[in-house]
Amino acid sequence: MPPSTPSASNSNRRNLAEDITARLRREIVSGKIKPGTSLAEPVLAERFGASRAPIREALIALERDGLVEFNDRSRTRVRPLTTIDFEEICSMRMALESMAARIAAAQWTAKDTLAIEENIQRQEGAATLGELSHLDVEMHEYVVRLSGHRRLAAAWRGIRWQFEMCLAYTHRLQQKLEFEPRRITVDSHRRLLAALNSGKPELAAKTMATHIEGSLEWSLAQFPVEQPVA
Amino acid sequence: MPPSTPSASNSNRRNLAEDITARLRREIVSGKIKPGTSLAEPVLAERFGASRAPIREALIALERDGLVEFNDRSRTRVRPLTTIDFEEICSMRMALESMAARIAAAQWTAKDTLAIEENIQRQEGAATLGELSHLDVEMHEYVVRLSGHRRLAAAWRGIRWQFEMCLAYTHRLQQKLEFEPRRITVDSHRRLLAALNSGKPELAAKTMATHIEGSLEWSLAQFPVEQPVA
DNA sequence: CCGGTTAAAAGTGTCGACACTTTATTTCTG
DNA sequence: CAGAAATAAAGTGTCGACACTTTTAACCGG
Repeated sequence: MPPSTPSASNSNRRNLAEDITARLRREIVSGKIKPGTSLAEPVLAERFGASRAPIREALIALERDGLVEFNDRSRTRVRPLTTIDFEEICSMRMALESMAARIAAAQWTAKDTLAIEENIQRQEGAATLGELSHLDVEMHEYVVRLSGHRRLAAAWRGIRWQFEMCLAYTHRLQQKLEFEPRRITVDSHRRLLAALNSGKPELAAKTMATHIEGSLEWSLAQFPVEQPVA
Repeated sequence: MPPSTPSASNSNRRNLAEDITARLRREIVSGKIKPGTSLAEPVLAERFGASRAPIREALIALERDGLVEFNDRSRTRVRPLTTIDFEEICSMRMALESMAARIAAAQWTAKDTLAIEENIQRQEGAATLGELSHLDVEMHEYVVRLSGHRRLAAAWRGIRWQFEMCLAYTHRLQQKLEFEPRRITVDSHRRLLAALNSGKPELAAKTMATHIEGSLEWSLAQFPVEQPVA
């Protein structure tokens, strides 16, 4: 019973496991699969028309992303994120990305300024909050990558999707892209770019930390008190 | 053909994969399996008297620990660590652990002082460099754990074994426990404890960073220029 | 109608098998 | 004897099966 793939497109990567990982990740991050939902291997196997082996690998990968968790008896469920989790994620971002900014600023070139400038311009034209956030994350990823610090990048990847999951959640609460958020985001990014391009690593680090803290304040305000979703 | 287990003790965890992970990890960290060594699933499977399934999981776990790496064709080999890797590891430790120290200091109690005090005393009685390092790592882990920051702890775990691998490597170069290293380590740890207990989070963070930087300088000196081992 | 007992269902851990790909070896051929 | 082609060996990706454990559901006596 080969690929029945009841869902989306079937990208022909030569790795079923990675493919499934990506698909499940999308659904979890977007909230299509709700936090707390249990993910049983045989069920997923049938759903994806695959055997349990690649499913198992996908679940392990998702656990690594912090999107699912295993209980004592190895049962898997989508990890519910609380306000505390959100704060943890943001504080990690501050630590990791300000470090990345410090390193990146020390080797910043005109090419990098161009790339970020272009990203910011697209931010100004973003139609939805989701689009804006996507560009936001993309820009931060750029800095992390530029740092060339593999372990830093690895740690960052370890929280990246959790962060996007939080974003998607807040977006569901406030769907429409108001004037305010975009203005604030874009301004903050311009300041950040200036700092990265200033040739002053410490300033870049500091500015990055402030930038992230700012977005935290804003998002945290519309976060529920405890479990976002059961 | 059940457990022939040609190696060490057979701890009866209820999870073969974890068991194999732990055993392989020990051998890699200690240098018994040299960097660059290729790790083929069927070979390991036979060696551990297991099927490929748990072996595969173990390799994935070790990749997560940064101890092995997969190439484009999914072949696995023990990750060779260079001086650059060592620097990356140390800079990550500085970032993560100074953050952990800041958080831990804010909630430090007499109980914690006691625990660390006891650890330091054991350091003074350490007979070998390996023993001293083990206590060292244990102490740092304590701080990370006390921080209660799960993502910070996760990131720390992501470099922990790589660090121990570096340590084991330098120890092979300088086997005997000189007077100097111990005195320096212990003194530095006492200063660190004082900072953690000072009620000043910023001081604790700073002291932690300095402490780690100090040990880096010392270790780096006896690191080879490039690939520690092929 | 409830708590407890038993039976069915669902789930995980591990195994061995097979197809296909990559790597190593052997065998030709000029 | 070198180099290319053919062949063998080794390795990974995925599958389906089975044993054992945990959950869930059914059943029963009070």
